[in-house]
Amino acid sequence: MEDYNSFLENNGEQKWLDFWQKEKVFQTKDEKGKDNYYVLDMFPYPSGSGLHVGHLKGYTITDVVAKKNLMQGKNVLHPMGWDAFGLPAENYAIKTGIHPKDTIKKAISNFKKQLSSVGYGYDWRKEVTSCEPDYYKWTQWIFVKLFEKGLVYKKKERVNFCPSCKTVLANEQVVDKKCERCGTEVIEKELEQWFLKITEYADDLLKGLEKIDWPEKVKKMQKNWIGKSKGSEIDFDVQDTNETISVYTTRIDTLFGCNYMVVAPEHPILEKLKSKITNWEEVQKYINQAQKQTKIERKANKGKTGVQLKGLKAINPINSQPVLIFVGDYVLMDYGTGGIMAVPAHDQRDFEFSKKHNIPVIEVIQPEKEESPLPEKSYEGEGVLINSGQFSGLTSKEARKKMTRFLKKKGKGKSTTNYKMRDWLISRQRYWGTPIPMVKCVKCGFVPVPEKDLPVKLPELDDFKPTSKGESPLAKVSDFVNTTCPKCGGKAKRETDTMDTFVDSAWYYIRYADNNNEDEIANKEKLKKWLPVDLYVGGEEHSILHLLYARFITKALHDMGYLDFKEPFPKLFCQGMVYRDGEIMSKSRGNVVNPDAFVKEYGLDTMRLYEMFMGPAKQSTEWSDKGVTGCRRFLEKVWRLQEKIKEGYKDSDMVIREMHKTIKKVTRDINDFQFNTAVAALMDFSNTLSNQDQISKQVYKNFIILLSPMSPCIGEEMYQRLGGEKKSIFRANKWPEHDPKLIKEDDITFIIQINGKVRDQIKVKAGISKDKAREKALSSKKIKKRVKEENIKKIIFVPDKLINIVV
RNA sequence: GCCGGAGUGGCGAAAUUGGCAAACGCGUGUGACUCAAAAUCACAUGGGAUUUAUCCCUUGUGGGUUCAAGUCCCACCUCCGGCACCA
Repeated sequence: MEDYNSFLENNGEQKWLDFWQKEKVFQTKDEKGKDNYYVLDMFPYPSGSGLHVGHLKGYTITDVVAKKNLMQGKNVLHPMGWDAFGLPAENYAIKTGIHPKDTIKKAISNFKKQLSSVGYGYDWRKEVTSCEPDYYKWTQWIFVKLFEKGLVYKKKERVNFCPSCKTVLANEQVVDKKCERCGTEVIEKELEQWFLKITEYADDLLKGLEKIDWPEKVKKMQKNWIGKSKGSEIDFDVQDTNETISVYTTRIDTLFGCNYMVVAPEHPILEKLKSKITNWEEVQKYINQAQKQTKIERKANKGKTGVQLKGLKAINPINSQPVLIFVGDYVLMDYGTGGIMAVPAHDQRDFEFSKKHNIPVIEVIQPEKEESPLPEKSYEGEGVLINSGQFSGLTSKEARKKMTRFLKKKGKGKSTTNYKMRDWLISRQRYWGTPIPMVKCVKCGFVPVPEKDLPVKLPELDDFKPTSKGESPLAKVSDFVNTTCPKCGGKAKRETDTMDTFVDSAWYYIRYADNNNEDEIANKEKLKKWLPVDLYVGGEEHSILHLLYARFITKALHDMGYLDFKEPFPKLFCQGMVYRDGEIMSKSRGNVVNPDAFVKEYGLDTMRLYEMFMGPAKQSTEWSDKGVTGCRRFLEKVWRLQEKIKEGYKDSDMVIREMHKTIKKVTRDINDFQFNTAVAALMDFSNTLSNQDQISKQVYKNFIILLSPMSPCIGEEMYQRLGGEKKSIFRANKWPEHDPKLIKEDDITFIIQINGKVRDQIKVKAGISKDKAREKALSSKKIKKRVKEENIKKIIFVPDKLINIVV
């Protein structure tokens, strides 16, 4: 008989890839009366370097899940597409003059070839490509809708700017003070930019996290990023002026201990009151110095610096005591109110600052349990108030309520909520992106391009460099720039910035439901059928950016009535990375395993099986070239097992029992993303089968069915050999179910412990009673040697498992 | 500093959620087949002691709860990821 090796050599796997394509096995059908299941990968950026086996882990997971669901008779939507706008192709274009469109086209075709060669069952009719006009038309449409809803605005701000990519970056795209994409140190620039009001959805985004089935870690990261805190805003009058300075604090209970305050260098009060500040020269010098630095540089100054505003004092509204005012660069203008109250006794930072400037430390909170670290260190915890007038004796918690109420009555305070999350800066001064569909008219201001005129097409260019002024290259195309106002028909100019590519990827999962629709983002019926996504799989690195933006856009579209769900991805699974030699696989490290070469040497079935077997899917694991051989040997063994098949053979009870156990475990493990143990269970069962002289067709068939989501080619080959069926194994609807009755064993190994240590094991009938077990245990030789009846204190009996004799 | 996650053989890892620690696979060793090698098959493989059909120890460290702890509790150490002048 032909062996597995010659099956591979004779293009056995390719035969089935062709067959599935020809028979449209993996095309999405929506047959009536079947459940719909939408399983989605995060769509990739088609890079020039192609895919490596690390990328394929996530894709293999979704494909296994998709195939299993298909075999269970569901309608499955399992699409793939391309996040095709963005900097790499554009930078490459600047270097080489090759149009990004061509670079991307080539990369896509390469990716497609690679993905297809691994046997993934995507329905390519559903493909979406974010740089195509029929796609970005809807990106622009969303922008216009958001604009109409008041969720888009343009404003001048100091923004993060990457000098190498020559574009601004969203806060989320600055990682470790560096550009997320190219690693260049980010600088700050004051520029007019488009923003999406994601902050309006801060609370919704936070609340939505409670209901979705996502890794705890990802939810926590989003929660931290949103950074909600509840506190109070307190107004401090400035003595002998009409001005007040507001501060935000979460610890209003420490207010009696506040004897100085600090404002940000950008705080407007400074300019307003400069005539009253007696040391203005010194203050101004400090401000200038601070403003020369970026936020990032300021953060680098670890010591808290500041200069007192001499001649000015504020009044603490709770006790009318004078409060010194400082300007300090560690106070941020864009968080809270741009001013803080300082309580040296109960904030370590304030404590250190007060030492430097000889400010007294007033203790107002006494710890309830521990000893106060004062005067060596501040006490930052909660406790009972002292030195706090009428509020003394209250706990921190009570005091916060009462003091806020007190100040509110006086008109000096209120409770507020603050978020760390900022609005999403989406304009980019680059070519290769979705044009922002806005027109600036001298008379009407910014006017959105009407829906009927969408898409605003990206003009063909051959010069991709931003202008010397740092504008988008589109600014150089007068045909594009000069237009008429959609409102008044007068002369107008187009916006030349393009959108952050994260806008493109914030909604693509919607489009798969109806990717060829020219009139709507997607047909309502189709949306209802498929969305939200049943399972979303991708890397943890998208925990904040992509996943937060996608949730935001979904919520906004929901509130405008276009979607009837609030969360796009009720279930998220994040696969771990694949390392090699202890490092992330990457071309620059030179440690990538190329899937093409791998498939050629071992076959795609082995490759997929190993991806699933190498370790827990959610955990990062090390790729081992040697570990692969185990999977290959296993498939060879599976191949050889067919020699043992005998039509009508009656398998032993043990084999039947093991089969049902395997069905149960494999089905459950795939549902739980424990693919590694699912494969182990199959290996185990194959070992059992190898030990049989003969096996029935049915047992082998079930085994093959369970294996085929992981290793589809050998699955289809064996299935066809067995049945002579015309239908593909994936469309035969034959996923087996286990029979719980047949899993139960009659004879079990029963453990006998003495004081919790295993001393003997005996074979007993299942369901043995406690008394019977005790009797058997005590009659064991090994136990007799160690235990005298009269010394027995207690007997613990765990049915069908063990008996523990305590002496 | 804060918030997560992890720590089990030579290696990747299992452990039905408190009940035989090391399933499955890799590697290694011995044997069978072979002129030989590869492949395959069989057996062994956490550490230590030994009178070798016997005993002791072992899940990062130290303590605790329990008849019983890799699993629960407390403290600590190490590694990885995220956030970080956020008031």
